[in-house]
Amino acid sequence: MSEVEKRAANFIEEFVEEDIASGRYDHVRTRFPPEPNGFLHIGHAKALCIDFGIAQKYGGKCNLRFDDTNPTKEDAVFVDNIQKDISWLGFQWDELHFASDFFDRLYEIAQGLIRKGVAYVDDQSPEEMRKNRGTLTQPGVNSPWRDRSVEENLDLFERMKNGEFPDGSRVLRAKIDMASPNVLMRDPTIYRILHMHHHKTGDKWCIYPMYDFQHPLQDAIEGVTHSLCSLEYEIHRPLYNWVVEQAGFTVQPPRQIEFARLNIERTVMSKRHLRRLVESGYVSGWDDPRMPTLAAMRRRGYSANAIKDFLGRVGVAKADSMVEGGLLEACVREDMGDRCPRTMAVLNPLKVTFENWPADKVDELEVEYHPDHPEMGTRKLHFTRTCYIEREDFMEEPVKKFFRLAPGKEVRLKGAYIVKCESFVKDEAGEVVEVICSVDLDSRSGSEGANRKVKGTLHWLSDMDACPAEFRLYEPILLEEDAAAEAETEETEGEEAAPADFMDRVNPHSLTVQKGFCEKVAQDAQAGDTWQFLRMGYFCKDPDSTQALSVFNRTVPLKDSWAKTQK
RNA sequence: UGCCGAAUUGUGUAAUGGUAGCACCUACGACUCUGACUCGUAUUGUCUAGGUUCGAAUCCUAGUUCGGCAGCCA
Repeated sequence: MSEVEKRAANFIEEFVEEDIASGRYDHVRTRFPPEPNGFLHIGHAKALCIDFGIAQKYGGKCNLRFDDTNPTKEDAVFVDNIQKDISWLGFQWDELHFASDFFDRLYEIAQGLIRKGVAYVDDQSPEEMRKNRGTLTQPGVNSPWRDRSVEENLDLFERMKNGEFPDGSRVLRAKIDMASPNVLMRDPTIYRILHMHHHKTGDKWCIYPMYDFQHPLQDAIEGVTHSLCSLEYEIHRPLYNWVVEQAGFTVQPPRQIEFARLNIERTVMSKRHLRRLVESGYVSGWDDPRMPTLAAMRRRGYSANAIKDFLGRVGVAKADSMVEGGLLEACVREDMGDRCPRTMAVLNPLKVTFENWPADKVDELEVEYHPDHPEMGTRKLHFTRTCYIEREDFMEEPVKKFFRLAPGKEVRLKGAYIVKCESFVKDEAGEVVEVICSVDLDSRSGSEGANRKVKGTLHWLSDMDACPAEFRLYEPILLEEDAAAEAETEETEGEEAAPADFMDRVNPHSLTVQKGFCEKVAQDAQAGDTWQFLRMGYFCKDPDSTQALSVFNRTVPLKDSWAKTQK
């Protein structure tokens, strides 16, 4: 490892290096602790990169642990999908754990806390507990059940476990300080009653530990040295440390370090909201290519490398941030540009007829797959009297600097001939339905006469090579903030701004479907295969494809400096 | 009104008392059988006000702004 690579790349690595240098730990172990209640998204991928990255950089281990302590929201299908997504990203966990495998141990630790006099069973209703917790500025008051005897607490806790009490009737609480300025320390609940089937433990348990109790203990049990999590857990750290200390572990306790979670412009990143998009039918599922889930990005054509590259460029810090969507696109383009073969597809076809080309004449052309990678080879395309070009590549009255097809203007058809627009045909509605061109027969690509330059080169597909295809083009799920705010201001003005519903910001045009043509080679390809469709962007074949109709997701468009000047 | 955090070009992130750098974005130019790629050039930044110092993004003081916290969710 070079000096540069060895240097701490962010504040977490600095902490880890300090901890090793000071002798606090002689090894590194991290963990990735998802709750199996949804699909992993790119925000999780950031955590994954950090957790696994730290372990790898410092020669440590990283565990995968499912924090499955709330059976009301969890399901085994998520367990499987999460493992699949982590593997797809290229990470291999050291140990696999489920919090639920340690329920017995946690129960014993809870009993130990009761014996120490630092936990008690509270009979208050949820409403009473909330009332007595105080507010952010006022201290809470002690529960009337706070000073029960150890024996009574032990007995009640056991009876909670045995199912003698209904949901919500009692909880086990840590006895800390109801006047603490940190409300999380005001006797937090550590066990609640939940008569509910669990995806792993079945009906064995009807009490389940809370995150603040389970998580630190599980970290300690696994021998985690650095418990890395997002910023919202910062305020939990005193409680985290309290729990580990009270449990009396003899090993060096884990150290929790918090970092800012990932935010991307115009992207929904909370599991709750993603779930709503799925359930409302706005998207077709968790893997709808518009979603920021790893399953969706994979389907859309993003590679694991592109995602990891993006996350590396975003970096790790403690400041809240909002990353531009353009950075992700740039990473995806860079990744696909080198690796994806070029073929042609016409998304919005306009018919072209070559007036000086006989109807029965076919010219077989050999066209490269990648201008920078001749080793990718070539394929055969056919030039015939009729072909299709992109509708937007023709203008009846061309604007300035329009280097494409217009009456009297010439363009090269990629890998074929230079053609000149002689005339065009309109239908009754006044729409151009056909362009008539002449072919410069001396300009065949690769021939001696092909040296003549024209300003524009277009992609095209002859009627002989055109296979029917559907193209799905995507935009961000959310509207730009300004556009959404405009609609909102009138109602909320002067009043306490009601919490804006993100559904008011969803983009009604996040999906555009176009019917056009692709090459045979794309039609014959497998779902998941990727190309650049020349000048139109990078695409990935979708599993919705059938024999009759190929379906392609546009992974990302090409940069388009021409379109930019036209705005 | 309490507590815990955070502020560096448009965005993200470096610089650990000593030349404010990198990437994306943007603009312009070169090249081009992809208006892509590639290459070149350029603009823009240390939240504010004081202080310490030969020297401050960095240390100190006081502010400002933003984020998080009152689940029997994680």
